[in-house]
Amino acid sequence: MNPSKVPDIVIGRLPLYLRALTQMAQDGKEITSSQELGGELGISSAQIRKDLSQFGEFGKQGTGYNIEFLADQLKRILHLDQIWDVALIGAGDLGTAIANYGGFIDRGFRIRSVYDNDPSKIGTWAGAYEVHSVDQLEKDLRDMGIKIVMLAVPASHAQEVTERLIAADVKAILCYAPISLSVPDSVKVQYIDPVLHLQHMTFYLSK
Amino acid sequence: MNPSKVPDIVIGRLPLYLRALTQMAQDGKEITSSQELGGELGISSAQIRKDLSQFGEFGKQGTGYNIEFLADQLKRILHLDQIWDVALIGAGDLGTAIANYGGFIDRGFRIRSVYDNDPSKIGTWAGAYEVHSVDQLEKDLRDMGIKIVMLAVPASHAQEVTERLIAADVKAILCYAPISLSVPDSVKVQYIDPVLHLQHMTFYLSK
DNA sequence: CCCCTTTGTGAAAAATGTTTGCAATGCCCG
DNA sequence: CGGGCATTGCAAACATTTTTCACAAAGGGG
Repeated sequence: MNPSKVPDIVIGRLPLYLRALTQMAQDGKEITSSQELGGELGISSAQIRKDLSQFGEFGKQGTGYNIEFLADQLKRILHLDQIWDVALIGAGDLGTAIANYGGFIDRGFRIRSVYDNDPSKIGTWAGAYEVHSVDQLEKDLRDMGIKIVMLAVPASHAQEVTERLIAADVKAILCYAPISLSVPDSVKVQYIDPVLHLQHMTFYLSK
Repeated sequence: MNPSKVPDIVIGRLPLYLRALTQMAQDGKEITSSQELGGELGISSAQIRKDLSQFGEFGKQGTGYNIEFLADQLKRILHLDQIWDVALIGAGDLGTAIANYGGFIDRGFRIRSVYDNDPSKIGTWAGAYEVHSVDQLEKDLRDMGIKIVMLAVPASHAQEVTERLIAADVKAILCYAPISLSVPDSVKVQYIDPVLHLQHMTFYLSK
């Protein structure tokens, strides 16, 4: 199926399905159904079937889906049949927490290198990673062929770093700073801003 | 305007507008237009006007929007015309990073109390907060009237803690664990899972 | 072979987003 | 003071996306 024809929102649900399937596999299950999977995630079974049908036929009528097989297919679709090297920019509290997070490698990502612009941090360690200067950032990233970056720098520096990332041919940025980055269409950006989520929920609260 | 009539997706954009407006205000600007705001965020001016029109009339024809006024109105709509007390459950690497994050208070949230179930952590400090035992969690949260919790515990414990939060009358949970929580409709949940975002982007990458 | 389950899918329905047009309004400048 | 210009708020029409529905086809168990 032509990737450009599949709605982005569908793509966004695939990792969710993969996460649930992985959990099921760890629990020792071998087979599931769209209904069970949907129940787990709060999504209708029809929508799951529809989403999957965009990419092929993965189930057996009357039986359901083989969990391992479907997970493998989703990994292939999402290009997770490989480990992606990722760079982390920013070794403050947040960057250090990210560096210490052990949940990346099992799900397809490996932190390859950590950077900061604070001279006093260069050479220190953020978890298992030595902190490097950003002086050679573009060259470093190019040499390592890194296409994905986690950006954990203050909002005031995020756009300027982003421009260097674009120059380094980075194609995907996960931005933790609470701002909107300006990038060309060829670069994908996703944002993580916990406050946005909190503010979304307070709308429904009263006090 | 009846809250139940406004699409949730619209509500989700309001914090984004508020964030951009706050940034503009900090830059010393006083006036903006739907066009400028949309350019900043990658959203059409018509959509911004339409979203805002769900709640009232906030702009001046020919002029645009007074940034401070519109920001105040958005805060009111989102119930951010007050500071919300929040509890943080989990004082591991992630919890500690959250505790050290200074970006909450300016945007309407104050961490009131931090909890962990590890006896060796009780009494230690996570940033400026003393770590408390979860023994009295329900009573503590009720006594403090806490309705919002940030959940930074391992996935394996998240559901069981969630059930205690529900019992404590918590109404909003920001879950950092990579699982889907099961909660009644009266409880709002939002998720933060960085890997989900990374996996979403790898779909568009090739290697 | 019959019954039960579940998939895959076309069609319908609902939700969301975009475009267009325009009256009303307010500012700026001559 | 008045005309020109910009922008909002709004409605209507339209387009697109997303979700839901319904059911034929297929698999498996007894």
